[in-house]
This record gives sequence, structure tokens and C-alpha cells, in this order.
Amino acid sequence: MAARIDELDRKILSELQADASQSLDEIARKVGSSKTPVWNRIRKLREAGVIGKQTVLLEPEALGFDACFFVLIRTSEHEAGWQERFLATLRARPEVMEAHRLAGDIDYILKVRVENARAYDRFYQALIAEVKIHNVTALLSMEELKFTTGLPL
Amino acid sequence: MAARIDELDRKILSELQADASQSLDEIARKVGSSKTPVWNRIRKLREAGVIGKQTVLLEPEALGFDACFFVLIRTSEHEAGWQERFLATLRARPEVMEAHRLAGDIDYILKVRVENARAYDRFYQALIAEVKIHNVTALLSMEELKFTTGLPL
DNA sequence: AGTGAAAGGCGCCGACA
DNA sequence: TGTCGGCGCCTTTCACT
Repeated sequence: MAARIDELDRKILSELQADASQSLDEIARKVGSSKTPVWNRIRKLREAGVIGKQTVLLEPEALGFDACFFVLIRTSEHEAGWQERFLATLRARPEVMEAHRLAGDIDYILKVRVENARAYDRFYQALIAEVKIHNVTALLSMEELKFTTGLPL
Repeated sequence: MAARIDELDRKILSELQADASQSLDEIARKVGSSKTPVWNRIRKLREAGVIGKQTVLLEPEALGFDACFFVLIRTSEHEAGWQERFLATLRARPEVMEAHRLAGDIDYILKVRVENARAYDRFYQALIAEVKIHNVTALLSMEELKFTTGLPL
């Protein structure tokens, strides 16, 4: 699955991660190339699925999302049907920012962004009403020390 | 800190989150307004710090980042000096995608993206060499079930 | 606060080396 | 594969409502 990427591609991706609003000329200058080759490479990287969607990062606190929880989930159910229902629930719930299936004794971890603790409880109640869950631990974030979407190229 | 945002702002932010490469005309049409007002609102939201940086989301697996760990950290040190060193280490390490200070008996959680388990171990060794840590639990992600940067507006 | 128009810049695509 | 040049759209601004 890992695409063939050379040094120039890496530099271009790095620039795009840092600031996707830069002009082609600007990127070309920084990576030591020029418009057309840079543009062709970006197109190829997009087609190859290396570059996903272009977005803006919003400030959660400025929008009233003051609470962030990491939710550790243990389940006793491991049939396909259960996992499908669980997955569908996660996908349907916009407050679930991230969900991973884990190795080890904890089965899943979620990252959930909500307005406040009450909103988290609503989410929690809705979740356990939809799927049977053996054990849930919620870790409340007091402070986001670091956040980046940029991979270390 | 929460900015005053009306329904139109919310729609605009939603569109930008979904696809920041859209033209102003397109966004204006979708939210039922026109170019200039949309542009003015975007500028204000940027100045207010609601809209942060514009970026592209890269596909980790296409770039060889096949391993993702959530790291639960307990420490016995709670002085300011220790936390400063810890924070500086996290900031300096590009494989740390996310770091939160928590409430409860676990003190910190990190999200770490690396090439493979060996790269994680290098990170782990470097971390405990730099700061004294009481207890570390690493949760290995087997599968990313969901990932979004889009807040639920 | 929204409309319309005008200008400069930039993405995108050609031909050429 | 990289450079140059042009067409047309899109951002950005301003004057008016």
C-alpha cells in the first residue's frame, strides 16, 4: 500500500500539510522546483490517494466545545453483528472524532468532543442503549497540550 | 472565549470543514448567500481565531505509517519543572500527534503515529530517557474505525 | 449587511525543449 | 522530465444600496 515517494514529493506534502492555501508558485519556490512539475506531482499524489481531503482546522473552544473525552471500551461480544452495530453507531455520531479497535484487553478507544460533561453523558447513555458494552472508562482531558494532523515526513 | 456565531456562520464553517478547496461562489450557493458576505464572514472568523490553519489530510498508510499507539502515562512528579520538560519533549517529537493532560488517575494520554513497532520503541526509550515516568501503558491500534477533524456544528 | 462589478492573481493545460 | 506562455476562473476589493 505504501506509495513510491521521492524527496521532492515529501517536501511538497510537507508544505501542503503546513499550509494548504499556499500558491503553486510559492510551494515550487520553497521546494526548489517550478509550477508545472509540482502541480503534476500533487495531481498524482491525489490520484494515488496519498493526499486526502483539504480542510480547515477549527478552534473547538471558540465554538463552545469545551470538553474532550477519551473513552476506553471493553466488550464481551465479539460477533460480527455486534461490531457492525457498534461501528454504525460510531459513524452516525458526529461527536465521535476518532475510533480505533485495539489489541490487548481494552477493545476500543474513542475520542469524543462535546460541549460539556452533560453532553458527554447524553452520548454515553445513547451508546450503551444501542449496543451492549461490558466496561467503559472515560478519561477527561483537562488540557490539550499538542494537536497536529501533520505526519512526520 | 466562545465567539458569537449565527446560523449562517455555522453553515459556512461546515462547508469549509467538509471541503476547503471549494470556491466562494460554491459555498455561497450552498449556504444560500452570495460571495461578498460569505467572504467577509470568513475573514472575521479567521481574525477571531475560530478558523485555524488550512491543511490537507494525508493517508498515513500510503506513507508507511502503519502503527498508531495511544499511550497512557502515570507520573509521580507533579512539579512545574518536570511538566515543562515533558511538554518540551512532546512538542519536539513529530510522531506525537496529540497529547492531553487528564483528570483522574491517568495523568496524560498521547497519540503517537510511527512506521512500526520498532519505531514506537525508539520513541518510548527516548521519552523515558528524558523525563521520569512512573507508569506507561501503550494501546496498539489494530484498525482506525473513524477519523474526522470536523466538529459537529 | 448584502449586491454587482472590476481587476489582478492563480490554477490548469497546452506546446516546446 | 522541466520550462514557458496563455486562457479563464476565482479571490479580493470597492462603490452603492
